[in-house]
Amino acid sequence: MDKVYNANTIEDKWYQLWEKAGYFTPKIDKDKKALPAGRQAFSILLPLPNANDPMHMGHALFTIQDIMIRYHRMLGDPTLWLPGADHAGIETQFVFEKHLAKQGKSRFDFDRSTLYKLIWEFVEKNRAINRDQLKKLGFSLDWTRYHYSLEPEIVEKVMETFKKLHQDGLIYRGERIVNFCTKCGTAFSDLEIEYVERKDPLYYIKYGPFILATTRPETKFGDTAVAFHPGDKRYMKYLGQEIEIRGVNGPFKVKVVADEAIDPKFGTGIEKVTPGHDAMDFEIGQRHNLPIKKVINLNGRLNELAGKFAGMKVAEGRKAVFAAMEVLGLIDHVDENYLHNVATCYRCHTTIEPMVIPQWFIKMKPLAKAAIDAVKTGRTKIVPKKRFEKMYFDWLKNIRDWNISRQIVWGPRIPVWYCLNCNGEIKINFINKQSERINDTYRHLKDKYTFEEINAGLQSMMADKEASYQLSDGKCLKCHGTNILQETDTFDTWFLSGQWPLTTLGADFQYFYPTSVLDTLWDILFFWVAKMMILGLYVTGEVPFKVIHLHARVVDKFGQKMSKSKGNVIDPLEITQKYGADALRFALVMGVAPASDICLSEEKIVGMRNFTNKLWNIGRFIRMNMDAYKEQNISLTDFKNIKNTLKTEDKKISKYLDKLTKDVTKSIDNYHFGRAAEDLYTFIWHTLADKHLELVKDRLKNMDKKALVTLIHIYTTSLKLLHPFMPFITEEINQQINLWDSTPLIISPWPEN
RNA sequence: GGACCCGUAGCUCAGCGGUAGAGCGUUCGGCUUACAUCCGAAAGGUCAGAGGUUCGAGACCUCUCGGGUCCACCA
Repeated sequence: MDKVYNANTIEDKWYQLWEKAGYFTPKIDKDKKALPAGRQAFSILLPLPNANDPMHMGHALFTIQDIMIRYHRMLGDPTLWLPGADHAGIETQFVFEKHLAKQGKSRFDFDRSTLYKLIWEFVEKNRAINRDQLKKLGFSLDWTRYHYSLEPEIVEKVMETFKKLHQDGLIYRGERIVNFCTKCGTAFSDLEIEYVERKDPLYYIKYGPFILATTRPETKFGDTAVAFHPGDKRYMKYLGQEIEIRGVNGPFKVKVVADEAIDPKFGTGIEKVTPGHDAMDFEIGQRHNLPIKKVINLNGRLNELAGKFAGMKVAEGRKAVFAAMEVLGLIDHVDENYLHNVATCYRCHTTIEPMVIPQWFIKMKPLAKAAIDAVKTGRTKIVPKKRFEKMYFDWLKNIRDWNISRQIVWGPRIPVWYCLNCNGEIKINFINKQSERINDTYRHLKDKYTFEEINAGLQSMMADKEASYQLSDGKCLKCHGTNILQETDTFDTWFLSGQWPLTTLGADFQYFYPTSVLDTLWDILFFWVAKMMILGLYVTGEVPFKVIHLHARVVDKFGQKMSKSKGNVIDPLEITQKYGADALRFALVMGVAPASDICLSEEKIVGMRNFTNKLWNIGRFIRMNMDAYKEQNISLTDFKNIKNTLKTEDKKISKYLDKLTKDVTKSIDNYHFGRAAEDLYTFIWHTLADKHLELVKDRLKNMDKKALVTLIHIYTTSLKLLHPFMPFITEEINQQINLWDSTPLIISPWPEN
């Protein structure tokens, strides 16, 4: 054995060997006859990384899955770890737009299909890189089953689910208030917005007979009511009246309503209701049948309802309206230090504009029940239970309908068509010629239209007739006309990835579904895990996985989140090159309690690299002693034959090993990987190397065969136990020491316990 | 406004009701059939605080104080 362990060359060598030999591909025995008693197939779907994502520590944490996978493979279970990549709709388009911006361009410079093609090419470049990076870390993924969320077969299945949902009446196209980012030009689900605390002026304005507090005077043009709490006696006498309000564009009328949602202690206890531009107001509006007036366009500017303020952006509109009101004496006073939470786009941090736009929704309430029950009855277990089960239940219980339509290019378009014959002429309002967003679906209809125009057109169409969208391509189902137009919205990425367990298993679906474990960071419990549960149960009636194992994020040694701006990011590839993948893998796992933050520092990784060095040197020491026998042509017997005639210290270490085997097995079974790693570390370094090895040095010198055979047995067994954690170095050493068995560790049987 | 998690050695963290642990750091001493990426030893803790349950609590319960996270339509 070489004096120094060279991680880089050895790691690459072994990965290629394993992959070439096909060890990552499960041996499927359809009848499960070849399975050891009580065993079953074991499968994990890799949480699909974004295809355009360079590797970060989050990906390195896939180590946890590799540990489970390698462990089960050694147990003899047909084991599948399925890799893939996500097109990641808005994420990717956002990254690509930043890339465009560097070249002084924007998405508006391209028509839809060109833009799509450009993003496609952009992603393809990174997708291959991503795969190689995962290999560097030793992940034993079955690359023959790699999937990408935009593969035709996958998209097709996703569409089928949409169709099924539609047929079951669980899909609707609704004019509902949604979170709209005027910069990204798309709506977002409730999960995709971030609340930021901000200090803004709170204007106390004179409003007919009332004084009321608002942060948004510019939406005044969309007011259709004022509301107060039903228990509030101060305003009771106005209930039901139509009141004339003096405004900056002349007088207008609003209704007075009472609604539970109003907090009588806030401001003056009365609120102006703007159903078109505020989520709470929208709901008040629904309850009281208030008309919706839209005053802000999708480009974030006030429209013609704002009169002379039309064309202004929201922020300047606010100032201008305030100034005009002050002139008219409509301002009572202003609280300049009002602190509140403002919704922002999680991607670009632009303030979210609540808007009423037709969007596609899935009715979640009826679907959520099955997902709740599945966990309640234990068909799916959440680990750690204590911490995350409640979170899961709470979210599902209060679930709201899921907006699955995004106004972006990057992703499969929603498979519905509008018939222009049946629905009549589409009305086009020219709103903003400047920011023309060309849409290819409309190009065959003579002209180019803007994004706003299309939505305006669709909206008026929806208003004119009953929703008459269809799921058929080619011809109108009613009039058989071919003048049809596909929905321009694309699916929310999570609608596709939420079906990952349904779309990727192919011919082996029956064999591997439900999958065994889903391991992921808890931050996508709602985005992804819950969606898979819901859609998996809906389509198949069976849960998509038996266990949801949630781990925490990687933070730096001070417990701080890693971020570029803080400069505390540890790059897994750099580290791997420096210290080896095994060291990084072990550092990520060792001593970490379930679901607690993983503090990672270069010092810790160095410590684990030192452990690989220790491991290597024990090997060298043993090999050196073995070679002495080889020269004398004496074979070393099997440990089993001398087991009953051992000396005290050999018996002792042998006992310790049995305990270690039991403990490690139990810990892995219970998802206590940190514990297992710690036990292995302590045993190998302190028990085996520091104590036992020193103890038997004299005996080895005197060619005590039992001492050596015992040592070899203890060591090679430890290598097996350690293999799921540190696959490379254990495999290499095993090959150099274990001369009696040429089976690579990756498929060696797990030590009996 | 709801809920959750965490306060253990200088730092980062394990700890499974039964004599307080690891890594790094610190101090002292060591090139010994592998390893100085090492070996041997040592210092360092009222386990945040206060009550309670128990023969026994760092672990279980209640409250207080500190730190963090998630959810929620605060005009």
